[in-house]
Parts: sequence; structure tokens; C-alpha cells
Amino acid sequence: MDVKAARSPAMTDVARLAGVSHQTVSRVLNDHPNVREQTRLRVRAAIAELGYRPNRAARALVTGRSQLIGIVAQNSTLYGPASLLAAFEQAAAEAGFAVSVGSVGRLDRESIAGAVERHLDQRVAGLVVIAPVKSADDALEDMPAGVPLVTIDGDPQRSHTLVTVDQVAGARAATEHLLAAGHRTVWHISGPVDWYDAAGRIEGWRGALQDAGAEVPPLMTADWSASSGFDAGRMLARMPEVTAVFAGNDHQALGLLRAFSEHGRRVPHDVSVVGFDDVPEAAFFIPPLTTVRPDFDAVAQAGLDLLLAQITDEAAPPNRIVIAPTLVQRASVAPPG
Amino acid sequence: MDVKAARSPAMTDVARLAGVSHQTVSRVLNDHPNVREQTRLRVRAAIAELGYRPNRAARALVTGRSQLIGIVAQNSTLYGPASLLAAFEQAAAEAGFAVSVGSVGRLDRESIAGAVERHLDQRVAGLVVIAPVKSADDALEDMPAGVPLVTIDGDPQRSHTLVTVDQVAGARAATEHLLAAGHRTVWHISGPVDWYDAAGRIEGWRGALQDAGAEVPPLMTADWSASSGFDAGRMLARMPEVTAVFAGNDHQALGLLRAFSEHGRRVPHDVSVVGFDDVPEAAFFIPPLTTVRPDFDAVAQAGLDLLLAQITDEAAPPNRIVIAPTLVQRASVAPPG
DNA sequence: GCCGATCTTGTTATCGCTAACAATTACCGT
DNA sequence: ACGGTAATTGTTAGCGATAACAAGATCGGC
Repeated sequence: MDVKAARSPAMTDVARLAGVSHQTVSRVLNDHPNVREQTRLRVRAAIAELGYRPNRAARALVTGRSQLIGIVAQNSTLYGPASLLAAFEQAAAEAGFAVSVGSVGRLDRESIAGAVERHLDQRVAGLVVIAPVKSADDALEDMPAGVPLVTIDGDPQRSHTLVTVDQVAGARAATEHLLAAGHRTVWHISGPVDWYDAAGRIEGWRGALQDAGAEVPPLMTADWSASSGFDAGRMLARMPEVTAVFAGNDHQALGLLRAFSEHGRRVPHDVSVVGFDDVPEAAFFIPPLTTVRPDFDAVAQAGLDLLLAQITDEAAPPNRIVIAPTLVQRASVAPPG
Repeated sequence: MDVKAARSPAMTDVARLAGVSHQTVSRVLNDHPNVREQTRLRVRAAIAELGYRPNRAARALVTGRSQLIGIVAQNSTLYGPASLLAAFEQAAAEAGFAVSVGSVGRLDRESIAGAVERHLDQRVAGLVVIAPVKSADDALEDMPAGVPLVTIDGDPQRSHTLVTVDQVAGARAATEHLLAAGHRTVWHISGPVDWYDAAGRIEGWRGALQDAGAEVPPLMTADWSASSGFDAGRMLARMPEVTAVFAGNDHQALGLLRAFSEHGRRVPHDVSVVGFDDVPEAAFFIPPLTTVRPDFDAVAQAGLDLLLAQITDEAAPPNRIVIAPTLVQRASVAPPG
């Protein structure tokens, strides 16, 4: 054993051991067709013996491509983004890509642009941006052309490749479900209106109400937190005519449930509530929450597929995929009093 | 404007424009001392004009160092890991490092080893592994020496550098708080016992009980889910002598709350409950949950600091940092009866 | 005004890999 | 057996940066 910190073996070391040229080693590594089986085995053996692993930096340098994809998301523990990130990494790993995360504190233009810059510095092969608000989307305008890009939850009007959850359909399903239970109308607590998610849910909610000829109550806006749901709930709780509420997400719904509970309004007996997201805990709210479940795995998979298509084929056209969510029925909905 | 997809400018392009050699550009980039101010400015201007950005792959190739650190965590939307990941990326970005995530579906040895391998392929400068169970820790045994490594929540008995939350102290605080409220003893629903987190919390709980001369009730083990908390709660709810429960985490506590609610046992009037984690929603449980809050930001910062120390100074000794959690008092604890 | 020390800049080699081309060997039909 | 094509392997030239050394410019002291 040599004492000095033997640098990790390079291709030429493998080549020497296998008695071939380094180019042949390269060919084996990249599964080129024209290598004799016997040679291939010899090289493989040498690779194993030395514990050789190719140097990605060198490869990236010469090919101009990295096997890295970047993902930009808000540094939040919001359930959606967190799920998305996890699903993404999983899918990317299967495709042989590593994922570099760039989380941002806020979704304003500078933060997003900064995170994008950092990724471009890394020479990522492609970029996924979770851009749920206009300012985030705007930051992508001055992206250098030629960088494969997929946005998640971005502006439906924008031209680049996009994957979204069908917010409108989800909200419509939730609202119609409440209407079908016999409620005369449905109130809605939305997320911040500059979020496309929120806008879509509002649109679906309003559409369902109008189609059913139901009155459209005033919209209550909040942020996505349980706290804001609680605040909204304290208002709604003192309005006896409110019998059904569609919350912008499950956390808001949790806040709502507590507000109703404190004011002695029983859910679902007095008021029905539907959420959005189906966080793992939703089934254990009091009462278990009926909610809309977006398929984050499907979103991630679709996003990655579109990105890889762009990476491998420069001419891939902009594309748009919309993932339909499903309504999960639990115990927070009942006919009105 | 040139039509062809002008490859991004390299150092020599900057050099030509500034009328210097590429080496001088390199010196400017790396803040070498001996560059005339005037030259420095000229180079800076050329860099800006061309929108030049250094090629990290080339730099990594020649220096043998990447500016990438890898983080291995379970692909879960558990609050702890998700928070940790976000905090980490934030801290790393500030230090000029990018973070590559490797999430694993399960924490068994193969999965972890695979994720570590993928990172080593990327030639990461250092590695952070969230290794809350023995199998994850074991996977790190055959890590090649010389790779800077920090474990989070790993085996306290292990020799490598480690950052953990002080589970024992947190659990002790929770238990003592319940005892102080007047409860004769405290039941505990733990996480899976092969998790160090769970083991530490059990130890703290048991220790506090013994120190107070209180009876130690049988331990109930569960996984970390709300569902398992609910199941445990259904048992506890029918035992009138149970007046205080310390849950392994907030999700379990949520399940508990619902189980008690269904059985007509009021919290905190009939039973007091304390959780662990302080998820953002904990304040909106019914009732608001008293819980133990670990400082994930501090964990991430400490972990990164230790990692960077190893990266810059090969001789950095193994280290261990324990972050003390704090008890957050809300409405789920009251005197018995 | 000259010499050595210091500051500033340039030249060359190199990291580990793939691409392009060149060279060798194997295989085929006639 | 022979020429020609196909299959296999080797050689050389970079990719874009840093490191090491060389060279030219500048400066102070005498």
C-alpha cells in the first residue's frame, strides 16, 4: 500500500491495467457499440478492481453538458413544494441526473433571478422553477435562451413549458361537492391572489357557483397559513348563513376548523369544510377533512419528462401538461343543518 | 448579432477584449493580490460586457475541488427533514456552495449507500447525511476516507462529526412540564425505536419520570404518522388513569387529539398532551398544542460550519454539536381532573 | 543612473475526459 | 487467396480553467 493519499484513479489507470487505450475505456463506459466483448469485460474488471469512477467535471468540460438539473423552489415547508421537490429528485435520480436545489426565501424577482443565476453558474443541463406567482415568472424573462426550462405552477398564459395542477377543476369539484350536499352556496377562503394556484381555485369556485345559479359570496383572501385560515374562520363563524366553506388549502382549513370549534359551530353538522392538498395529516383533523388531492408525483414526473425532452432534443416545442386532481371525501362535509 | 448559438464566452474571450492574458483574468476572478487596479477594472468591465461566467467544471477539473455539497435525506415530507433541507441550502448558498440533494425512499443501508455513491460520482466537496437510524449510519462505514462528512441526528456513539438536537433534554422538558402541572405520571408514544431521535426522547422521558419518583408506564411505540398516533390514542382514551401523554412528534399528537376527541375525552381538561417539533400548524390544532421546538436553522448552520471546516482544513477533528430545543407552551396542558 | 527586489503580466503544462480521425485487424464474397 | 468493407482499437487535439514558472516593468536606495 502506498502511503501518500493516492489520488483517485483516472481513465488512464484503468486503461493501463486492462492493457488498452484510455479511449477504449471511454467507449466501454459510454456503451459504444464497437467494442469486443472480451475487451469490454477486461475493462469492466479493471474498473471494478480500481474502484474507478469517472470524473464528471472532466466529462462536463468536454461535452459541455452536465448531468445536473437545477430546481428552484421557495424555501418553505409548504406541503406542495416539499412533496414536489422530493418527487423530482426521485425521478431525476432514476434518469441518471443529480438535482441541485436553489431555495429562495421569497418569491420576488430578485430572489428567483439570483437562484437561477447560481444554477446557471453550475452549468445545469436544465432548470425547473416552481413559479407560482407572477414575480417569479417575470424573473424568467431574461433567461438566456437555450437553457431547457420547465415551470411548475407558472403562468398559464406564458409561452414556456409548463406543468400545473388543474386548479380550476379541483376547485370546481370541491364546490360542486358541497353544492350537491345541499348547500345553497359555498364561501371561499383563497390564498394570496397573486398566486396562480389561488387564482385558478377562485375561478373554479366561482364558475361552479355560477353554473349552479348559486349566489357568489364575497371572496375572503388570506395567505396559505393555518393562522390566516383561523382569522377568516373567526369572521365566518359568527355569520349563521355560512354553511359551507371551501378553503384554499388544508392548512387554512385546519385554522378554520379550530375557529369554528371555538365558536361552537360544529363541523360538519353546522358548517361543512373542504380543503386542498391532502396533506398526510388531513385524515386526522377534527373532523377528518374532505379535500382535493393533487398528484405531486405525476407533476414531478411530467415536469422531468418535459425537461429531459428539451435536454436531449433542442427543438422540442413548448409544451403544457395539466394534471387533474381528485376529490378525497372524508367527514367534514354533510348536508346543511 | 451572430446567428449561430454563440457558445458562452470563455476566459480567453474576456482576455482578448480586455487586452490581457487569460491568466490575468483568472487572477482577477480569484482576487489575487498582484494585479494593477487599472487592469482589474478593465477585466471586470470585459467580464460584465460579455456576461462571462466561469466554467465550474473546468475549475473543478484543475483544482480537484467542486463547490458542491451533497445532502442525503429521506424522501419524506416529514417536517424535520424538510426544514433541515431548506435551512441547509440557504446557509450553503451564502457560503458560495451549491447543494445537491439525494433523497432516498427508505433509510436502509442500500438506499443510503446508493445515494452516497451518486454524490461521490458528482465529486462533491462534502457530504451531509441525515442518518436517524442505525442502518443509515452503518451505510457510512465504508465511505472512502477523506471525504468531509457530517451526520445529522446520527448515532451519538459514532466517531464522525455529528450535529443533533438534544432529544433527551427536550423530552425531559416536556415530561417535567406535565409533571409540574400535577400529573402523577406521563405516558409516552414514541417513534420507531430504531430511530435515535425516538431513543433519545424515550430516555429523556424515562429519566424525568424516574427522577421525580413517578411510575414509568409501559412504552407505546408507533411510527411518526398521525395515523399511528390515532391508533395509540384509541387505546389510551379508554384508560381513565391516563391523564398526560407526551407524543413523539406533533403528527402523532394530532392523531392523539382526534382519538381523544372521538372518545369524548377533552384535551386538556381530561388529558394533557405535549408534542415534539412545533410544526407550523401546531398552534391551530384543537386545542393548540404545547410542544418542543428544535431549532432546525441552528442545526443546519452548525452542520454546514462543521462541514466547511473539514473542507478547508483536512485535519479538522471530529466534532459534535448538540442543539438544545425549547418548550413552547400552548393550551394542551392543564392540571389533571 | 544603475542594481536588485518587488510588482505585474504572460507562457506553458496540466487536470480527465470525449470527439474526430487514423490505423489496424477481422470478415466476407468471389 | 485477394480486395474491400466493417469492426475494433489507438492517437491526437482540445474543452476552460489554475498552477508553476518565466519575463518584463517599476521602484527605491546609493
